[in-house]
Amino acid sequence: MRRDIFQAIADPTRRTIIALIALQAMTPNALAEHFDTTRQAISKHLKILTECQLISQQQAGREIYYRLEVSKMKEIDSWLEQFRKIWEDRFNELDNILSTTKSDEK
Amino acid sequence: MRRDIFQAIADPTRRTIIALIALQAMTPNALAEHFDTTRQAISKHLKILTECQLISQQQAGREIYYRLEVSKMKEIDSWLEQFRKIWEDRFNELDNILSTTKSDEK
DNA sequence: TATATTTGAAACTGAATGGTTTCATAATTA
DNA sequence: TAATTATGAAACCATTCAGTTTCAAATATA
Repeated sequence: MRRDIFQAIADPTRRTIIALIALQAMTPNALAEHFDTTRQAISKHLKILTECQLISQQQAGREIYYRLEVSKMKEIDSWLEQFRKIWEDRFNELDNILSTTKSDEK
Repeated sequence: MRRDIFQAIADPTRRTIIALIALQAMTPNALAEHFDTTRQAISKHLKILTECQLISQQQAGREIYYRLEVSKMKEIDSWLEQFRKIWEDRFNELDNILSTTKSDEK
């Protein structure tokens, strides 16, 4: 049971759930209507998303509203940061990394 | 066999591979030295990364240099774009999404 | 209070995943 | 040419994963 954000967003259903509740908090039942799977399957996805803190819940009577933890989404953004440097700084000269690596001349 | 970028970066070994070749193109053997697994396991990861075009290869004699396809990495960035709007625009007023959703008044 | 509704948990299942060992191929090097 | 080196592919295995069906609990409604 790994269970980090990257594993969480690997599943397309979970990515859709994330996109849906990003717009507004939703209950499991309401979410399930957007999919072909059972409500229980959605419930399991919500559990996984909760475990890695990508979403949080708020009880309202017998309903539970799930909403996105935007701050956690930023962790993906942070991981991308290291590559953003590359695709910005080295964008033009990138194609010859291989040759410089191999010969190591300069 | 799904095989999209999100599934590709779900595995921690693959994320490390990506980080390594982001700095400089590398051969499977050179990469394998950074891990506790066999060279063949790394080879399989490289195959997956290649299939979703996150990396590309360039033959040099009997060696094969793998390098990161930075452009493909940007697709993750693009996906994050929709949430970036939220965490920038709605950052301060976000906490009451639930209540506005439920009553739908306003 | 009896019934509906909303939800999560448990047990099970088939498919996918990540790893290993073994083997084949192609390019160097002795 | 023979041996070594770099690599990918195939067969196999244990574990994880996403889904289902069934069940229990808690809240709301008649």
